[in-house]
Amino acid sequence: MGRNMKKPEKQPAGPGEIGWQARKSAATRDQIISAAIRCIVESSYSKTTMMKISEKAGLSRGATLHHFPSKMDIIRAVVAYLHEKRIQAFRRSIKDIPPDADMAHMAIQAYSDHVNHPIYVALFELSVAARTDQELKEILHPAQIAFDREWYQTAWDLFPEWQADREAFDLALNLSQITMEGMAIRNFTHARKYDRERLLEYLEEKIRELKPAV
Amino acid sequence: MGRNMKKPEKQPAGPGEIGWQARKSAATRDQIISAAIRCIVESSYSKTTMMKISEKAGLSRGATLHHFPSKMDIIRAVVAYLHEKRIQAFRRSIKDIPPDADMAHMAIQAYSDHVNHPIYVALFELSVAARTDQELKEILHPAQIAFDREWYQTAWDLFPEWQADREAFDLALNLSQITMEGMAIRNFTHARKYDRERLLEYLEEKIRELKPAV
DNA sequence: ATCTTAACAAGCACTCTTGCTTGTTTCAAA
DNA sequence: TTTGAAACAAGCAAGAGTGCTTGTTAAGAT
Repeated sequence: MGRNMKKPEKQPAGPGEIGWQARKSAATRDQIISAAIRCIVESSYSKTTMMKISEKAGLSRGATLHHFPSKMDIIRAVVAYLHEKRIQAFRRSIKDIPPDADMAHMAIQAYSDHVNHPIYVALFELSVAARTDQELKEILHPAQIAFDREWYQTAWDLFPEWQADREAFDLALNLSQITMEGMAIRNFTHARKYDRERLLEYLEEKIRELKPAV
Repeated sequence: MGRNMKKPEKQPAGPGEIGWQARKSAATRDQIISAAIRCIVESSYSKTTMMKISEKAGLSRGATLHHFPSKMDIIRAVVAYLHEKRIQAFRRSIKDIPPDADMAHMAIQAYSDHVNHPIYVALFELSVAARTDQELKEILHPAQIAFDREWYQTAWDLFPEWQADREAFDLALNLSQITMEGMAIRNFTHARKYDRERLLEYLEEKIRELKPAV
């Protein structure tokens, strides 16, 4: 996950240099990452500056720069953090589905919750910025690929009754993802209101229709 | 549309001050607007600077500043221009539909073309930036509302056979819009590929199913 | 022919952002 | 207790962006 050096979290460490005020350091790093995400959500990626991040984290710019030598290093950590949280949240919401539940409903509910969470807003901001920012794209791409793969594989494993028809499965998955992403994006970019519940309801119905007969 | 003063385009004008090198002026303004749009599409809204716009338009920064006192004035003109073009393109694509055509197919094709056009990319960039930019939001909002209204009304008039069931009409419209916007946005932000044709095909089928029986 | 006005060019001042460097405090290890 | 490394603070230089001001050219009006 995020911080990739230090942080042994056990005994005060041996002779070398591990395990000191690393606890505080790790906490500070988390504060910075969290502040950066809040900045991105509130002010957009491009308007996120080291000063604003530092302010939100309650630090000086110098301190922030001490932990992350450059702005891109913060972004790198942010992407890693968001990716981790995203996967966690996804797995949790999947695990919470009772075995006798309405699968289509639960899955859609889970993804719908997901795309309306700040984590998704931040990732969306980054995705859009990455369209014209090669460096950011190279940071973000792997995480996106990994999440998509995870999503696909987990859904495949979770809904064995769909395994009879991979085409239908792919279609249902794509339809759900794209519709819900489209809805989410409307929420925070567009003006026009629409009947969200009605659309979700309809989507559920269609997913059930696509489901292979057992 | 865009330029709202000058441009009589007829006789050299009377005594006052109208109708001079206004032709050249209007042309230059268009160049600037066009350059700004290219900038937004290629470099994103936030990285669009007056210098880059001027370079692309083949002018000095001073010249650009002469025509548009501030950057926001350019953006205002850009929004007006894009809105106009969008409406035009929309009306044209609607008008080109032969009366005996497969309506669902044509309408979806039209919107699909639309959301993959650079005009839409630019508007999307602006929409995303407007999420955290109050001033831009106030410029963009009216145009978005107007386009949505136009879209809704035109579709309503164009497909009288749907008028029997407004709920189905709304649902079909929302479903189409959101799905295709979601697809378009995937195209220029996301990594993962999906079967676009298959999804469009499916969407068409569903629209036909929603259509009230005549 | 002259005068006026707009089109365009170029330079300046101000601000913001980044990343580097220097200085101070804190805390664990010796 | 001393020492050294890390946490943090603060200042500085360089670059970029905006908008204003001054200066030059060209073309229409008189």
